[in-house]
Amino acid sequence: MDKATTSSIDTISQTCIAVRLRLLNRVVTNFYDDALRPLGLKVSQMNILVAAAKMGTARPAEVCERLHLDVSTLSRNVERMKARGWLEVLPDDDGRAQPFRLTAHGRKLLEKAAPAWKQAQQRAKALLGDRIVELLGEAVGRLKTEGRSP
Amino acid sequence: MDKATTSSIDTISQTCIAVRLRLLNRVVTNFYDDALRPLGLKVSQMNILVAAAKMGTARPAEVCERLHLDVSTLSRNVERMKARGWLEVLPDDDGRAQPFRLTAHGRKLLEKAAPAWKQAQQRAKALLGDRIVELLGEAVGRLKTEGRSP
DNA sequence: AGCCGATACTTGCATATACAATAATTGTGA
DNA sequence: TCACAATTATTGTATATGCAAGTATCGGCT
Repeated sequence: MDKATTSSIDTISQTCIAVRLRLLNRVVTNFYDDALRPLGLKVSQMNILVAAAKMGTARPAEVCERLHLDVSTLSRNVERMKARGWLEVLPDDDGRAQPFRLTAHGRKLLEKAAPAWKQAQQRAKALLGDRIVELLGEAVGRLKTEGRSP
Repeated sequence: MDKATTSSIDTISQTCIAVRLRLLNRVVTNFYDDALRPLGLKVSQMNILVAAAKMGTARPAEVCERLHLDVSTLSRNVERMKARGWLEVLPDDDGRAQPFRLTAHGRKLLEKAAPAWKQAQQRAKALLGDRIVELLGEAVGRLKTEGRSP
């Protein structure tokens, strides 16, 4: 048997960060989606609603920078949530811009979602542990100023 | 202003594990996908190829249990990779089963992918830090025996 | 004014992902 | 053996996600 070849696959299998992170992402995303399902809300959408709530007037490019989301991804997410009446587009002097904000309906939804969120958050914390949550926060913080030098 | 309402949104915004985990998952997935792009391979696919390589004969349900993937997701991923000649389905006595394995072509691809993987892995490690990678591994380990008590 | 590069989104396309429903097969108990 | 539950995978539908290409607008420069 080819020892070198086998070991490169073994190495990936045993140490790949993407495998671990993506696996846990699937599991944890399901925690939140399960909890939020009765509200007709997905965690991906809740994330955007929360960002909009915090920003007041949200500009797509700015939201994407915060969440490290592709603008095209956000564009379609916003589209769906506009259709549901959770977000509304605001007028703007700049004809290119499509700033949006949470509607009253959207805010109500977020408030109603808080208990479900809490439940999922507890499950996630129990699985991951407090320390890892802290460290994830630090990594996100590290990201904010990275790769934006040109 | 309604203090209690605002603070529930603030709490989510500042502490939500899903936000952090999903954000980092997007960023890290892009590290790997960028590195693997010249090979026409995505990290999601590489994960499955590696699992298949390790298992020899891979049964879909078993792969899904390992990776915490929905069977329908795997089904279509395998379909694409069969079409590319990276995987092949094996005959089986049980008419329901569709066990598959890596083809020689698939194995070659994995070997060629190793340097790209290593590069992405280093970027990921630099962003996340060694400790977090360890802890992610522990969380995955914890998962294996969880939530399977019928 | 008029051209042109930069900016801000949107659209086309492919893949990833999951839930619900379906299909095919197996095993089991009467 | 036959009916029925259980197992294993696929198909229908919806959302998420990103890259490339397209559209519209803005701002400067001549």
